[in-house]
Amino acid sequence: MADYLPQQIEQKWQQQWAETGAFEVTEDRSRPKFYCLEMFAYPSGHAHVGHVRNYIIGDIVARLKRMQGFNVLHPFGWDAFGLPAENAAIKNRLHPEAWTLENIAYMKGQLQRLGISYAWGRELATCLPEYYHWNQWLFVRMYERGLAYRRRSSVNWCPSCQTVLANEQVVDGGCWRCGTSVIHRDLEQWFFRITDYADELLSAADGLTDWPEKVLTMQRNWIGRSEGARITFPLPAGDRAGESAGPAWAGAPGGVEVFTTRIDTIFGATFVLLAPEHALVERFVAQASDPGTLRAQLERFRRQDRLARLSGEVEKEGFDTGRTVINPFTRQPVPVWVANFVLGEYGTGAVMGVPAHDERDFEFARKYGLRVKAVVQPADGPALDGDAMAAAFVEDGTLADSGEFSGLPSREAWQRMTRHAESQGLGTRTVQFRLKDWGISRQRYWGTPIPMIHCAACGIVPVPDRDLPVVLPKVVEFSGRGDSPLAQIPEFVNVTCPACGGAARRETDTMDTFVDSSWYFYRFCDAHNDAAPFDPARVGYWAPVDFYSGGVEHAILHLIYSRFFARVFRDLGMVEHDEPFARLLTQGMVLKDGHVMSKSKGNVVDPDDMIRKYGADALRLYVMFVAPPEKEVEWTDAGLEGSARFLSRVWRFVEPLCPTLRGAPASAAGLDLTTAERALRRKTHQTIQKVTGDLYPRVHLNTAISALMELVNELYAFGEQGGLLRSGRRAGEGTTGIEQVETCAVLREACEALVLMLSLFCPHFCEELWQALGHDGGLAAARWPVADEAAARADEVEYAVQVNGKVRARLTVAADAADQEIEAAARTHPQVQAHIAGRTVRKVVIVRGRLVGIVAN
RNA sequence: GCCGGAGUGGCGGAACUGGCAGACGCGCCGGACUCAAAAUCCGGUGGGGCUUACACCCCGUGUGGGUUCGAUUCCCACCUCCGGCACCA
Repeated sequence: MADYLPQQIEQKWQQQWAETGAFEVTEDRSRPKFYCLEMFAYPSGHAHVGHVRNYIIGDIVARLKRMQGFNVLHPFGWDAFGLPAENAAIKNRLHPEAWTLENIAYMKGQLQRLGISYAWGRELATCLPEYYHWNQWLFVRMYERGLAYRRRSSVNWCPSCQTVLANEQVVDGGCWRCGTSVIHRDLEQWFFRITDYADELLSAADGLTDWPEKVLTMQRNWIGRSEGARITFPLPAGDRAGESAGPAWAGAPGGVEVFTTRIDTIFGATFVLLAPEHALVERFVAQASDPGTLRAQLERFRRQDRLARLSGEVEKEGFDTGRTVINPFTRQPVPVWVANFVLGEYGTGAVMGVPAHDERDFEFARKYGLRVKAVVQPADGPALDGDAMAAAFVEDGTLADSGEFSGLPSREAWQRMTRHAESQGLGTRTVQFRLKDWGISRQRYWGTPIPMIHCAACGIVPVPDRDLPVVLPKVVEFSGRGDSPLAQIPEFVNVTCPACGGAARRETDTMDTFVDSSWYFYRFCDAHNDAAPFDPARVGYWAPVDFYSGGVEHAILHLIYSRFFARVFRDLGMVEHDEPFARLLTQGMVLKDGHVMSKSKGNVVDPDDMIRKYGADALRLYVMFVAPPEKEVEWTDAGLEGSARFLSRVWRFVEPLCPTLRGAPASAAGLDLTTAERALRRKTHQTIQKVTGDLYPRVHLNTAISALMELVNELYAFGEQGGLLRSGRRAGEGTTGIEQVETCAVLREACEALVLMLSLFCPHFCEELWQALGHDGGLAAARWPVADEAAARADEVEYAVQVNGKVRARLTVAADAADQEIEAAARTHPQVQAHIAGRTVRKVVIVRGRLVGIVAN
């Protein structure tokens, strides 16, 4: 018997797969397609077992579908732009590209050593011009359609380093490098108009039936749809301050426009609150009787806002602008305050204060002694009196003190008052989203250059398609200073305007890396196209992705942006579907000592160490066996040893038998079998049924493995009984001591089914055994085993007999026994007799193949 | 606070549509093989009671109720943990 030497076997087969291009695919329309994808990787250095778990999950599905006759696209690539490369460059004086490409090379080796069946011919890296060319192309298309636009927006700025900081570089409100307090600066930046698709992204989420509920919920919350109305509170006659207040979004001239979802409470609106960023605030403060004090407060709020997010709750504070506006329903003047808790970027940046029916407004009113007026009365209990209330009443009720609407239930009042506002020109019904447009400008080097040119004469001009890609210059100084590294390269910045030919400046910001990852799954369908992002026909063949797996940390951004891009491509006429990912699986993390693996914690398990010690097959098997894919798992070396032990156990049984089994009939169907042989054959076919059912679409990989373990246990029991093992253990001579052709046939069926099914998890190990079993074409040519229904059917079945819900006996009857026979057998069983003696049997329930329930009293 | 998910042996987990709770593995205990150890193979392993024994009985899936012949599974209330969002008007 040959020893099981994983390292040799694995290297041999990996080499063979690479040489034959075993997992490359074409758009073969004669077969059904299956697109299996794992989220591509950020090339950060080395992958740990937590990362590779995801690739193994995908690999199991890809290998299964291949064996089931699907044409499977299973590609891999690199999300290669991003900040860490730049940080590493600053630290190590190594160019981001060199750092990135080195990491890619290493991690690709890791994946190959794990035997993941990727179509490497379609590999892509987003940092290469062949890829980001099409980011730029798409950006221009979006600009043409008004889906990309420019506006002022604030960025984090470190005054000491003189540089823009990404959100993740801001630690506790300070710069990650020097700790200096971060301030905010307004810059002109590019945005994608994802809000145009907010409604569709939300409603289509209902159709994503094969996505985890958790992810859908997170997306729904993120989009955050609220129905309400925008209502204008006009300035009193004679107060002209608002008229010159600027942007249209601030509302009709001469008023403050608020957004509310509770128009039914508007008679209780006793003040109006403006966000510190609101356009009217500057004007009101400037015109105040005491502008100095107010300005000081305002500045404090604006600074506070930054830190508020990090340091939790900030006390509600505000100040009176001294101005009033008119409540359009009561026609009474109400004071206008500035409040630190009102968000400038949501709604209109202004809200009506209804202290009696909103907790925040209540707290604010009590603090500053503002009037509390109850206008919704609860269905039961004493009537509310604004002055006496101890807390806001936020539920629905009946309107009171609300003019013609008094007496109406909240819901109805809401409808009537909204209609009233519209017909009287007081405001409009609106749907408000929490989702904001996607700001994609980054003042960074290592990203896709935004293909725009600023011309003094023509304004903003896109780079013409023929001049794309705008290549990222290689030479750049990494001082970590300045607002945008590309701005420091004159050869890059200074261009001629494509429209007028005059001198112009190139845009020096780069794109958010989430742009790269929002469409890479289409590029895999046509990875080397140099005339277009992809050929719609090819994407039409492969897309949508049938099975997509990755970390739940991408539940929101990546997975919403991708859904958005799918719709952009759809509206460009390039794809035909709405949703890019039909099925999503979010894999759980691998913990070590109760923590997420990280270099800084020093608890990283390196897959290469495990491969050296136990082999990639044992590692793959263990990681899939330890828990269902969605669950978090705790890494244990002992568990991995158990998997390695199982493989040895399989090897010791199957390998010595191979020479004998090669000559046996491929199927035992129709042969005259002993009881033991029939039992083994039954187990074989039951296992095929069980494993096939567990694998897809359920993806219960751990239970599929346990079924295979059961089959192996059964094989050992069979071998023990037939004296097979004793001779098998001495099988160096090549004989196994079995002559019966029936025995050989049954064993061959069992071993082959086992090897085929196990090959998803342990491909190298199984290739070796498959070859030893006499198959030349490799597993690539093998088909997934099909269960023989008749062979899997038991001829005897054990029934549990319950009397009044408690199991009192077990009985074995022929599988085809009639209900009456089973009932009779159950009733006459001595144990059952003992429990029904002296009672009357009221009812007998028979669950075929499982149980007899007797009700007696 | 809101939303989502989950609570099952010493541990990871299984039980698919309401039908024998604890499959499979880890760990532990015992046996075989061995001079011995490792490896391997076989057996045992939720708690309690009772018995010479075969057996049998009771309890048991976070807690308390409910529906049902029968509940880990469905319903109501609650507790705990994990994850997400968090002044979104």
